[in-house]
Amino acid sequence: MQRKFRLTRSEDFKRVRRIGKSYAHPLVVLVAQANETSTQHVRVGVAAGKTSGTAVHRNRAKRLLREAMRPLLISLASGWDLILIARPALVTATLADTRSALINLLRRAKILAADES
RNA sequence: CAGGUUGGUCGGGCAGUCGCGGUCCUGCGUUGUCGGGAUCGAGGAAAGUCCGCACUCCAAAGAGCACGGCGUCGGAUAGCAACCGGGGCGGGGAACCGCUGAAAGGCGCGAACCUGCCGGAAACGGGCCACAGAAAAAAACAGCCCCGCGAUUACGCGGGGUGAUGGUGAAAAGGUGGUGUAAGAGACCACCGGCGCGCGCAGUAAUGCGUGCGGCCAGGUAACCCCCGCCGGGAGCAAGGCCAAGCAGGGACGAAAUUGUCUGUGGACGAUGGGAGACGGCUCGUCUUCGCAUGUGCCUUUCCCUCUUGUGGGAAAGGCCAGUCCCGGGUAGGCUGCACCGAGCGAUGUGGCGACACGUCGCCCAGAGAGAUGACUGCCCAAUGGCGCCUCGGCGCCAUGGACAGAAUGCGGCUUAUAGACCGGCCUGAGGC
RNA sequence: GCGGGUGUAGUUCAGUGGUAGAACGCUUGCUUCCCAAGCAAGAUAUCGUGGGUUCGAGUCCCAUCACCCGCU
Repeated sequence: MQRKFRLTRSEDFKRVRRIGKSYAHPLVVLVAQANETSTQHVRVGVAAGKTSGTAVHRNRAKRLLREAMRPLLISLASGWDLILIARPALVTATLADTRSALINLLRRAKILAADES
């Protein structure tokens, strides 16, 4: 995932966590906030807390989320800031599991159109 | 060959597709969070942070006191108490062997090797040693012996000697045998053990071996205090430096209001209601916060409309939110420190038992800041499970599927976690030549 | 990256090197028609783990593990 699609600044994280809406799944939690003013494309942040395990497991969870999100970026509605938070079960999940979980969440948030794959 | 023990090396490989980060080069009517190319991209522990350094700031980084640490010998190092090699005193340690036993087993001896400690200190500075015991450090309960008195004796009373015997205890003033004596005792003698002072030999030294002399005075504890010597100033890259903007704060000048009291206004506080948020699965509830400032704002006055005298709405005018200048943080942000010509890395040679040192050749070798090194596919190599074959420890087929773990200023040591693979060293026992 | 602290009964905590304690909780009994309260009795500990010093260690020394708090 290229860096221009990434949510990096600490204040952005704070803003999205404060006023964004959250959607839960056993593997991932999605927090979304419409932010059409700053940039036109979607920005995604990824987080994994200490409940996910040691540094190896946290890094793996974040890599999985980024890799699963990468091909979905083109089909997303623009102007959204998203945060993906890993849950402990994600450590044992595969890439396909993670991707279907993300599609489910994004449809519920009405960021991904239902008819697209 | 079997068993024990110990050290080192590696810790998946190859190919393809997609993707991520750094550096260098490069392209542009588009100068970008742009495109293209080349190249590099986790570990033996990157981990724990138990030690030691470099580096940076604190005024000077020096001295003294306090406090803390260390303390056998030699070596290594930029440095370290912690690394290497030895020494001493303990602890553990298989087989064989010995004793015991019907056997199982138990006890002893005990290799390689592993492991704790080490100044004064031979506890002649202080403290402590529960319970038991007479007594826990120069002690005397029972007992033994002598003397005197009473008594036929048994024994009792008083004075003295003694530390062999008894019981207690973790520990009772070297051990065994003899001489000696009223009874006894290192009081004396022989041997053994320990200690001190010499001498000879070996060793750089600690120390070891041998030998001579001395006097038996010497309970345990210093991983209790103490004394002596040596070392240590404190904080840490989230250290620290620079930059732009703004704010908190500070200072100076100016304007307005004369000052006090009351009233009013402004302002402050509280209560109620409302909005937002947190806790929560939800409701109740509890808690926190909010009076919003060029505006659809707030206040005053006047006028108009509505209406329940309240009130609500609208318009106009005036006022308020806001005097000027200078200094100026911390945090957040950006750049740097910071990706390094270095206690550097790789190969190799020499010296050393080793820690390590000295050469030669080659190389420049990860560097983020929500934090790059990943995903998928195929084949192979180990591993595990199942089935089959046979020459019995190998082969074939199928399935599963990869230990611990992720750099964050850098380096040295230690510790902890770790599927498995490979290569050695030493010791003991058995067999063969 | 640092600094500090804790680990003892089910829970919260005491504990001079010398028999491991308190409160609450738990169990049983008494009391009551029943419950609560009350009264009486009782049980419950690998002192985080592993070594060492000592006659003797929860306490002293060393190593190690887990957890908590704080700084910026």
